[in-house]
Amino acid sequence: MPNRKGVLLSIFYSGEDKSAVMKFYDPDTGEVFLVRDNTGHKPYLLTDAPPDSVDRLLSPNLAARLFRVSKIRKYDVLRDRYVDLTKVEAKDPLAIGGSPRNMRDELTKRGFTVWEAKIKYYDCYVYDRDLVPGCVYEIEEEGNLERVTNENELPEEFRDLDPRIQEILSSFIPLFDEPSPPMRSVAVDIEVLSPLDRMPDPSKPDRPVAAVAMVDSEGEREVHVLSRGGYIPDELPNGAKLVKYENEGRLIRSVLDRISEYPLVFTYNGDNFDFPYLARRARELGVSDRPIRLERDRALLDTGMHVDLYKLFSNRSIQVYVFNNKYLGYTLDEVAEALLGERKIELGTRDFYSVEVKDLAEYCLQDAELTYKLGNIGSGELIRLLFLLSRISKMSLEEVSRQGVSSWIRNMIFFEYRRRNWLIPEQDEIKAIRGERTYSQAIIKGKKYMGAIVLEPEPGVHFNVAVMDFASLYPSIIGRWKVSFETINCPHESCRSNRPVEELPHWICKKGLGIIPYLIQALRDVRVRRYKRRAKEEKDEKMREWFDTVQRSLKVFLNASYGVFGYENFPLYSPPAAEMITALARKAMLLSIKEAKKLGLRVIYGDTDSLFIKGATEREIEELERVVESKLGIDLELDKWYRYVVLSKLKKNYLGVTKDGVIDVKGLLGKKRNIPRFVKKAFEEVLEILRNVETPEDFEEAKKKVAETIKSYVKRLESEEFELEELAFRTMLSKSLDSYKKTTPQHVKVARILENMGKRVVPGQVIRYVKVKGRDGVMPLELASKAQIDKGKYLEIMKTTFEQILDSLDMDFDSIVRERKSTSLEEFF
DNA sequence: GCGGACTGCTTACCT
DNA sequence: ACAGGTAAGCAGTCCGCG
Repeated sequence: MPNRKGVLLSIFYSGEDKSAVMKFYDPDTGEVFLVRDNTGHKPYLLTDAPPDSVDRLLSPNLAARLFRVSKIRKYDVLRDRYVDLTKVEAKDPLAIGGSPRNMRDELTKRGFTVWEAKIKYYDCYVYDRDLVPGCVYEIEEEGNLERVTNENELPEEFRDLDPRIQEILSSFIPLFDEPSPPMRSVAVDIEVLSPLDRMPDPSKPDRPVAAVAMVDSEGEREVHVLSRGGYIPDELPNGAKLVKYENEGRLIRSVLDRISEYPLVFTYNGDNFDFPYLARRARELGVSDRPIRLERDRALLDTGMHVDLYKLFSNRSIQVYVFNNKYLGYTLDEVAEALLGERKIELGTRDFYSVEVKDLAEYCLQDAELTYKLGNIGSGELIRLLFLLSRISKMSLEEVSRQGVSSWIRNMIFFEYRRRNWLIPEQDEIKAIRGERTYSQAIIKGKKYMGAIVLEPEPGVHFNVAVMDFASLYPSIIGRWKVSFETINCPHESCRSNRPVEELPHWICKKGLGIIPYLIQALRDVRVRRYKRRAKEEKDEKMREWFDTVQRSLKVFLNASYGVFGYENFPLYSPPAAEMITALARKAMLLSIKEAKKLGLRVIYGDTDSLFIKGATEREIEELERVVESKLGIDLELDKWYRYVVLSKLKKNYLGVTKDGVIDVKGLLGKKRNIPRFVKKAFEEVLEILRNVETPEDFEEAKKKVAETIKSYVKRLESEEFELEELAFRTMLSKSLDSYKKTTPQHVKVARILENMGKRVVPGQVIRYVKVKGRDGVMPLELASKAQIDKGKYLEIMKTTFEQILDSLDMDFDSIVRERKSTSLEEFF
């Protein structure tokens, strides 16, 4: 058999084989195949217990699971020296740290230090074999692997950089240049026959699976249904195929066979519902559950890759940086409405017994279709993104789609440590050796250290405003001052004087310790100098999209690179490093303000890394750029030029119109997604008027129009010319109902009413409610009528919303409304 | 018993 | 479960009030 080519999708430990197994996808044949480890790699931990004592130190059961004990030399960055340690290999991964009694705990209890024992075995395997998930490999018959890459030397443009950065870039650029392979995909959704009063429980699958819908990338749509007597057509009205079964076991088996044909399978909550239900139900009915592999909180497929979109869309980094915060809740309905503009059509009841088979099939298909569309959104952008996150983090696609950004960063760093034979430090050790105390006082109660500076805005309308900012300020600081857990409070006496922030006692290593500052700098350089450019200039559309995804995925890592140091559960947690980074940012900000003032420039606002400068010339801006660069060594650059900006007295609240008429709205109430659409629409009309203002003189006319608009909406409110839906507040329920213990916010009150009505209420769901007259003041949207609406309350809401901009325009909501009243009175008489 | 000043909780936003 | 800072609206508490 010739060598096989395959894209590495994931790695897992197989209990049957007692070894690591790699899952590959062959882009030529579309097949997924498994390759067993052929190197004899074993799970292990490192310890300072002497090699010859290990088997005596362990209980007999564990000693029997030892595979090998050997000596190993590692570089210890916390102490900046080489250390000789004992490598303890086990026959199975659970012996290391997963079993109730395990080697990690027993050695620790005997007073020894243990390293690298909390790393999952499949991650450990990836590091040691230098594998990059998401990349193409050639697999020899004997199971040897070779990465297929058009390995070029480092492009010219990076030859001027620090050699350490060049080294990192040489390994990263091939991962970014090569696009991800096309993949056939399918979306799956199931419905379970359950009565009205009970949600089906996947841990007790006692109700039959009534329908399974599948929608695939070839345009196939089919619903597999269980007959319950009565006529079932062969097709749904929309053309989807109906496959009928008399026997549920056969239905499930044939569905699982169909699923096995796809390398990529999307579900919405398939980890915790669809697949556990199918698998357990299959077993209960005495049929095989292959290819489903159930784990504690995920469901994998041996024959392909399962992406649970619920987990992916609940990921804050994905929500914020990939989808620009467009959706509020995490239910399929909410996400689909926000991203696709499509809402689910609900059945009249959740009592599926009373629903006709064909209607249930249609309902099920609808979910599968939405899931399919979400999985393939933006001509496959999500899939491209997963491949890139996987290649950057060295995490398998299945992991990357289920974990947060701190795990991605952790894995990226651990991989680099192993590659260089550096010891991965334990969190306790970092705290003990480099300190965990912080010395700055947070402004927000309960926070650990001080963050960014936000300048007091100068309220009013300002014409000709330049916005300057430090591009990726925190990553730049990490790179420029080399701040990381590795360099902060290093063991060298001679570095103690290197204290770039006088107010903090921490010092930074001068001897070039560490990897992370170089890694972050490398990712930043390559994003700015290569992929941002290519995302614009590349001729081929497909490649341009690819480079844009590269650029965006790098941004996700960069944006979180500082935050993880301040995150308690991050294994490389370092509050001193985090505090040093924000302190340097404040310093950079203050110095820039000082320099701007020296040049006679007027700073009217600024937040964290930006300065709003009024009435400057291009020459002055360039001068400021030059001065700041020379004094700080980081770049302050012109971001955009506003024709005018409306500032209120509130921080993080403003409105700006750029020279080419693009309007930016930040923080204003009218922009928040939870306010009623009615108010939002009024606000947007006002924005449209303001967008067309070019000169101070235009404002007179614009103000009149603004007043008219507001008046018309107030009138509509009073005469009840609105749909109830337009008055609904939409607030996300962020946790389960019973965990609201201290207070009962209004949306929780409404959610409890809904639950008592037998409706399903889950975290991540958006609760829609209106404000009504009477004791409780709120009511679920679907229960209220126009007569109950508290119009006074809505007028109040319009007032606070508009006053945020009216104040700065020297206008007053109350007088606009009064004006309206008097005219209507005149009309009346 | 009731309202005003206050604090704390929750959500949504900005960087 | 990346961080801290800002704002709004409401729930709950305390205090004064013959």
